[in-house]
Amino acid sequence: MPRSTRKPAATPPAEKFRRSRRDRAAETAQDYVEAIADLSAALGEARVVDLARRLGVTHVTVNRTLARLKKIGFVNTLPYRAIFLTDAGRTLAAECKLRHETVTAFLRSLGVPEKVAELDAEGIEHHVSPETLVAFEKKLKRR
Amino acid sequence: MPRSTRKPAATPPAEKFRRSRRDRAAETAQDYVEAIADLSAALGEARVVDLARRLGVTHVTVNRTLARLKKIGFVNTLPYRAIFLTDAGRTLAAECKLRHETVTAFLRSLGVPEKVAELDAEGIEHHVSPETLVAFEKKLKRR
DNA sequence: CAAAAAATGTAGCTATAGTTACAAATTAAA
DNA sequence: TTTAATTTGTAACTATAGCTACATTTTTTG
Repeated sequence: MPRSTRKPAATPPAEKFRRSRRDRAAETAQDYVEAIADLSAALGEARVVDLARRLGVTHVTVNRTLARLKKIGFVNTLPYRAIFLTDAGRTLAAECKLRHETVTAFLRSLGVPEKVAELDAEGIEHHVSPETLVAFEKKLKRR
Repeated sequence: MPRSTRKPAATPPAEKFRRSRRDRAAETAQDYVEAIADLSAALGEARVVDLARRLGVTHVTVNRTLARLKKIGFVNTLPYRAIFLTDAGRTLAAECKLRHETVTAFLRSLGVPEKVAELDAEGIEHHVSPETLVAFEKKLKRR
């Protein structure tokens, strides 16, 4: 088809894709701080090996990601020492945990099997806006 | 804390993180085939510039991603020509479109504003398992 | 306390996805 | 039909996130 014959492209819904992509960078950070918070609560401290096991990656990947998180200001690390969250990291972890639990509970309330709800929530939670989260919460209360 | 004193790490929930990550590779593919299908329907053909506009990236990124999709067998391309979906690509696009619409409709049914539902769906849809999708559909019917 | 084991760190590779800058081809217009 | 505009392609860079292989440090154990 000759280009001149074509209708002009519709208004591009590019923004939503941009957001979706932008989110990706933050997802890893969220998974990490949440894991660090959990491990700290459960074991008293979070270590590279534990994180690696939990996240299903090698300790090398954990190491490099921690370097990034440190740069962004979410964690404090010292060579060969345990990993600690900064205040910002703790705040983020708490937010994530709450959201994660809400999403999981909501899915379960729809009849989604426990295990599947857990799996899906892990992916979904990162894309749930505050508005949608509130909608989930409302729905959960009204039962 | 000495390492020996620590409780052994709990059973690692690594699988869900692995899946969440694995999904990422497929997300882009899905966004692209969906966009190509839409543009083909609306304009008669999908072109690099249109895709770039729609997805909010440069034409260079589109180009490289198309090369990957071609290798995987979702699209056919010829230099300086429009982009076409293979049968596999069309099938994937149809699946994605259906799922996207279900997710969007479901969010709207919860009272999430149209615009937000659109935005959230774009991220969420990629993480909705068949089971959860069925749960969404059921909920939609029962109103 | 010395040796072995475990944990952590570093070097260097891959893949994906984004970018700008520039080149080549196609389409549209003068 | 030649020129200008648009589109497409390529080169070369960045960032994130995964990996294996190997080095170093710390911890445990004999």
